[in-house]
Amino acid sequence: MTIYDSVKKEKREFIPQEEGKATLYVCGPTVYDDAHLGHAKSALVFDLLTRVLKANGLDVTYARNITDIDDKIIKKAMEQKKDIKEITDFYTEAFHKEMEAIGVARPDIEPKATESLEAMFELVQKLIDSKHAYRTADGDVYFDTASDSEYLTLSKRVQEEDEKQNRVESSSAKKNSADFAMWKSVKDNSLTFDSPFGAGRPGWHLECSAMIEKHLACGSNKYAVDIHGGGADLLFPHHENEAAQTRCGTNHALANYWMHNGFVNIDGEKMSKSLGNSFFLKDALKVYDGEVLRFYLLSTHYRSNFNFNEEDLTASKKRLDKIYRLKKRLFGLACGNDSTAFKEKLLEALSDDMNVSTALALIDEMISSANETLDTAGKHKELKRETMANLAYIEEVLGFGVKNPFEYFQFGLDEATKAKIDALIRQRDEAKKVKDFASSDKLRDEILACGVSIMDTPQGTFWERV
RNA sequence: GGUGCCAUCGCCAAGUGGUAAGGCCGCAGCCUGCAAAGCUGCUAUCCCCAGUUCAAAUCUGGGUGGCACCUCCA
Repeated sequence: MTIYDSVKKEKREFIPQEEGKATLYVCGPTVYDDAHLGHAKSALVFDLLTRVLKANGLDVTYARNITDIDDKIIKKAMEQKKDIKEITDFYTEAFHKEMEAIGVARPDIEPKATESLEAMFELVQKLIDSKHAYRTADGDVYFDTASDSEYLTLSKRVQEEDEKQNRVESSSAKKNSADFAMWKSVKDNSLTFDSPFGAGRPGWHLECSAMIEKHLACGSNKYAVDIHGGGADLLFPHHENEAAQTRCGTNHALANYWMHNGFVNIDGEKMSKSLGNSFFLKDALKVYDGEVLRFYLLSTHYRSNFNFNEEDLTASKKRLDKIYRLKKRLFGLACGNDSTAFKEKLLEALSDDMNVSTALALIDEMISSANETLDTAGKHKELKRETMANLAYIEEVLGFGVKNPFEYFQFGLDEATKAKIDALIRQRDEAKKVKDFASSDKLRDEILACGVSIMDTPQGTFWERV
């Protein structure tokens, strides 16, 4: 399998540190607001990655954190006069629910900042002891970027020469302007945690390094994890700083491979809280089946920027529909487990830095070919078995087509409407039997008005939500 | 201003040296009572200029046009 390493800026063959195993850490959400399409994209990308790694026979340990200590959470809690935990629990649960709706499996480990404070203290202490961090008179602890000769090698940034003269001397006692806080002392009455460095809150980057150390790192390895991932914006400063903390505070580097997914834009504009154009997952899920969203968000290569628009989403839905129609055609047949050339090629495409486009092309070709054979030789047993095996593999590796095909096509319709449609279809069938086509066509118009399309087949009349 | 990424059919999107995958849309046909679904066929020389090469969408240089990061952000 090859992975594009966004630090080395090249595709590299993936070789895990421990044979047969792979460790993966991804920066998860800060739980103070609803997840938007960008969060979905990132979760989806790394969900796919774990599936592909597993399909390649690797024993994967996947960790994705929940940041539940953060200024934005505190701000929201104060505004709404709620307890911090009430806020974080609410959004954590919402996040889990929405991720499930788009077929994202729960990571093996989901550490929370509030449950990882000891690990953070430990790392800070080590860095202070080794002179890579220093305490200020205010009680803050900063990472000393000048003490790390490899600082900025991750994001390949150049230290700005004129920064010092341009910057107004701030009140903080930082040695270098690039130094970042690991522990912030807090004097007011807001949320604080007791620590060996006084009451306060951890800096943003600290938790990831600490959690990785606590849950995934193995002392003798050269890297704490095989792969570290996150959104493209995290490379700097977040990942740069995480890497510095781990490098200087432990005897290993943070990650061997770095993966960063591209952004989701809306109508060509970056989606962000400050622009107020966030598209929340929960709202999208009201209108579209979660799997349609999954398919759409995954249909473009993970590193490219993704421009969300409803037209393309519709095109994705039509493509997913084809998988489900084939499933419908073969409904009820035993699920084969044959090894096929198709499965091999599919995995090969996905193992090439997750080339989903090529994988989808293979799927479309497989579907066409299966339908063609089914059209001409309906009793072809072997083909049916093989096709079932292929469809099962698509479910496993890509998470497409996992639902009951009939239910899939009923998305968003209430029971009353479904009953009405069924009744109309029965009436139409009666009219068709006596060749009263004027009536049957009129009934069809009524059915279409319910927002569905119908299709007559040898097995009866089926309908689908348009 | 600094750093980096990208530019392929109307739209989405693979392909990174050997002669342009796939999907949507459109057109024609088969099937159908008519449809729908399914199937078949048709539709691009890869932003511009120059260079390297037997050979370039793919490499190099220049240009133009997008975008991202440098501050919280997936």
